[in-house]
Amino acid sequence: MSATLVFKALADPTRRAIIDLLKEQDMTAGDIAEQFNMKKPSISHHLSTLQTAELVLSERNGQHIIYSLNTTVFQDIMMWMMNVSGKENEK
Amino acid sequence: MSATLVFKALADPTRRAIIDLLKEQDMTAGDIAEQFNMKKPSISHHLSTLQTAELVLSERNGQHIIYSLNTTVFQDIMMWMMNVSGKENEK
DNA sequence: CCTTTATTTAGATAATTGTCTAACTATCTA
DNA sequence: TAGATAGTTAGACAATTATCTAAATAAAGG
Repeated sequence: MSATLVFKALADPTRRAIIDLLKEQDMTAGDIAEQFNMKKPSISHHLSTLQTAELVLSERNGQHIIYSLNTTVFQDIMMWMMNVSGKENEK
Repeated sequence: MSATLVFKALADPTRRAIIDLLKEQDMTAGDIAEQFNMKKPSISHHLSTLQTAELVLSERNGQHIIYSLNTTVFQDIMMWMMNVSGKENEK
């Protein structure tokens, strides 16, 4: 897990909105794109960024590609966060 | 708290290293800069980014400016993370 | 096969970012 | 008040990023 890639991925509001959608249910690239006022290639690029950061997973189903959250990485980042705010409390 | 500013701030390895230092103890800008193979203005810029994201606080003490962590924002981000990995578990 | 639908890849462009050097501001002390 | 020390601000430049349009790939159905 690369913290830099993960935080870069999370630093964009559109990508966080995609994550918010995927929290509710797995979705196809097309269905995700429909939710945004942005061209499909741009959403595809955001999905690729999320995937490189290992925040989402994808699986092809016929013509569709279905995206889902990979919660493992969220947990890893939370650990890092907890370590930061934990150490501080030791002061 | 702006999630975009916070994640952008965390997306840089130097800034995360600064946070790691500040976990251990509050430090002056100069002492922080000494730890990196980078000119002072660059570190100053990174500190400014961290401060804009409200991840660190600063206080002048004579000639020195002392930086410290602001753990409140870390907690806020953790909440957001927990919400993501929590919802997923409801599937 | 040919067409349609779903999605990605390529290439262009404007905006943002990280780093540097040079110059500035603030504080202390002799 | 002049000089030294601590730190920031300004301006430049190369690298990265977010978006777009156009073209390419993949799968399904006639």
